[in-house]
Amino acid sequence: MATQTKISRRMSQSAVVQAIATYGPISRASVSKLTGLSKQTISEIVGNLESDGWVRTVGQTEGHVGRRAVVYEIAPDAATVASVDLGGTKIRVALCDLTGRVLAERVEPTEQSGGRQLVDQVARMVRATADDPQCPSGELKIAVVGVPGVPDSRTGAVLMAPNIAGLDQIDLAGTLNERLGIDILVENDVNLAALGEHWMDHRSDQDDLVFVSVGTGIGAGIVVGGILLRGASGAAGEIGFLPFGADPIAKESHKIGALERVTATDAIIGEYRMLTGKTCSVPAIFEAANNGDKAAEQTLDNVACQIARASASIVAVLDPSLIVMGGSIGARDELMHRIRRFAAQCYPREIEIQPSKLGPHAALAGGVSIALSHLHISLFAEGQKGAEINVPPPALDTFKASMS
Amino acid sequence: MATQTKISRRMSQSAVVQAIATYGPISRASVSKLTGLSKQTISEIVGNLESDGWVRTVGQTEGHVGRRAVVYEIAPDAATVASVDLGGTKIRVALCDLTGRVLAERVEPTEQSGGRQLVDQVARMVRATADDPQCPSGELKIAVVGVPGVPDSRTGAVLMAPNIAGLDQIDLAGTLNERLGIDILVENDVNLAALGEHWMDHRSDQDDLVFVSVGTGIGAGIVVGGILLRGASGAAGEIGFLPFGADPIAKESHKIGALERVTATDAIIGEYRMLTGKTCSVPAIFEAANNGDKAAEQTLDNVACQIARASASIVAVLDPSLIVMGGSIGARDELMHRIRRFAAQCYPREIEIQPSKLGPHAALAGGVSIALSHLHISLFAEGQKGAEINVPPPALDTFKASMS
DNA sequence: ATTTATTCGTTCTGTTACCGAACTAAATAT
DNA sequence: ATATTTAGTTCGGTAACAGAACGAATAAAT
Repeated sequence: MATQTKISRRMSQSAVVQAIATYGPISRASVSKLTGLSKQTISEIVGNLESDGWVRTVGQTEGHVGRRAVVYEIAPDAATVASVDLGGTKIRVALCDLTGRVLAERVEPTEQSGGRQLVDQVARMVRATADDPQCPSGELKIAVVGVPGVPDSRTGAVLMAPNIAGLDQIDLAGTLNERLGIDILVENDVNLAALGEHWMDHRSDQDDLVFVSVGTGIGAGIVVGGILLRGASGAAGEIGFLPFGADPIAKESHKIGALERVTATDAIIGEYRMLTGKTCSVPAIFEAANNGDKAAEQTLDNVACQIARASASIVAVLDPSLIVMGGSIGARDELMHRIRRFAAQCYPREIEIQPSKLGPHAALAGGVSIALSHLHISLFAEGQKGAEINVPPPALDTFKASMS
Repeated sequence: MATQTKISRRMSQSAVVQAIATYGPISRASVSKLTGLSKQTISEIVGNLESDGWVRTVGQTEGHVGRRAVVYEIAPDAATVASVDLGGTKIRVALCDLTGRVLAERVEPTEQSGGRQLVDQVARMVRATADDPQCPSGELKIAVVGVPGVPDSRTGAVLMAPNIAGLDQIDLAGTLNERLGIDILVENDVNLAALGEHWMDHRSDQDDLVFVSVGTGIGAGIVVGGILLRGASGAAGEIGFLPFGADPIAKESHKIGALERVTATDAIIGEYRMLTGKTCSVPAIFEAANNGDKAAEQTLDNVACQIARASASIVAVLDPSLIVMGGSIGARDELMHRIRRFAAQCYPREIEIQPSKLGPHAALAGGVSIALSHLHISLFAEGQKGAEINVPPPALDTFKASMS
């Protein structure tokens, strides 16, 4: 890998890597046809990639007239990437190879003292996962950390993260970079979940997707044109502030958001308590609704109606091809079918609403997708605009089976 | 302009054109510094561009030590583009040179019989404007047509356009292409207005903008990452269907949209009639409000409150850097200050809301911007991904002064 | 007035990337 | 055994680009 190759070699190298990653195992002659580059150029480029360890031969073509061809694929063990899901109660780390296959995973309770000790824990977990002797792997090149807050790109701090302590004064990416000596990217976890669902669903850049997470709060991650939509002040997807549900003018709605006041955990518990005088957990309320409890059903109807309006609002503004429901509450079947029913009532066309396919692993998958994307672009395109590489995802069931 | 130059020459040529278009008049030595390309390469490329007629010399540098340099700029008369605003009552055509300066403009009443006769009228107007002997100009290369409906990219037809007749069975772009022998692009007029405001405001790709048009209807054009956001079914920006204002479940709201039922022309007239028993035109209602008529003020308050909620919804989903109000109703000052007041009440952060700077010419400006963008990309980048060229806009006051 | 410094622009030479044409190599079809 | 097909390599040539050097044209210093 030269220090700074010419534009033309960067573009053609990217095209070759894209063809091998997408269609591998594949012969050089086929790559030549796919990319439009000459056979001799392909042989030159693939030869370089092979001697550098990025691709490997895996056999020969069979079943056709003419000479057998040597076929190449991306060498999975050429490098590894890490994805971290930093939550209020747990930290998950997944280590993946160059093709997105999960090599190792690790879960620990979150260090509650927060701050530097929390950062130390993350660094230690990533290092331990990468160095696991039970799992020989390529060199770790990059890690993506998902956080339940808003990363401040100027300072590196994580803001508005009530679930984790002490990261609002620490440059998380910078510190981890020093500790681990690799590239670090920090991103909001709902945004990563949106990317994860988009990637694992093989969606193209034209298939915009919105991931709506409903749990202790409500928020959305938005993928437009294949990339995250963040907004002017990082507030894209803050649908808790849509002006309906509770009164948007009320003081409380300026703090928490009108919609969030009527759709998240506390709202469900409060709504049920108002109807029954009893205080129950959200799972108990869902259970009661399944058992025919009228108040519980009413509660879920009210919540679903507001989420349906949020969905209609998202569609009226964005018209995405899919809305994915996730979060501890959002993807529950009892809620999903109510949301669909109410959405059909308040929007004149059908809104495609599906539950998350990745469940609690969506953010990890999103982290893997952008880690691989950044790594490929860094290695083969060398940052060249117009030479971006789309890394195909691993099989969904294989990915999920690798998670505890 | 060779038929198919190499990638490297396309990228460097685009970089050179971008530098000259952005900073011209400029010397070759300065272009070399800006682009990082060697002086000899710059001389080669600029020499080609000059002999092909795309750039011209306009004098020499002055006021510095060392040799005088020859300075180059884009040759304005090298080509022209046309922008058409096809409305229900009027058709406007603007002819612009390669730098966006308006050379000629033409307005005619819309041919009410619609269909092929309407298409003929457009073709005739474009041809007449381009061939005006009072205005010698470069060869017309491309035209953009803004329509008050939804262009169907598969069939070329214009759908959902109640104001203009007979275009739902005609391939508008295809027919105009045959008639005029140039490239034709068709786009929704509100979308073009959004692009026009974005372009003339020198906004960068990171400055997302939403243009909200309120007139006989309400709708939005959305510019994200410097390009139009259309959505999966072309319904992005259909904010008339936001689920508040009127009851979104009502049958009428499925046809017209809950928000549109309470914010557009008919709604204002109907609201005022309900309060007073009198039927007045919208201008008369605005006049009455200015004269202290309580019912008129109440009417405007109600409308503004709903538009403010729409603005809050847009911000909760997209977080754009600016919302531009346009349309015959949307940009009125009486309404604007009310919208801002109500927006501040129902959204916890400040929403940047400004009136349209281009007024009724926004769609024409948007058409010019994408015509120039497409032309530059076609001529100099030859469609090469990564080599896109941002054409700087002409001065706003000059542009507007050129319009009748 | 002359010399020195600065900046612009051209010429010369060499490298990289790429490809058409031709040819060799390895398989199936006739 | 020969012809056809497909993969892969070799040879020679072009396009694009840049380092180095140098001539050209100016202002500033002597």
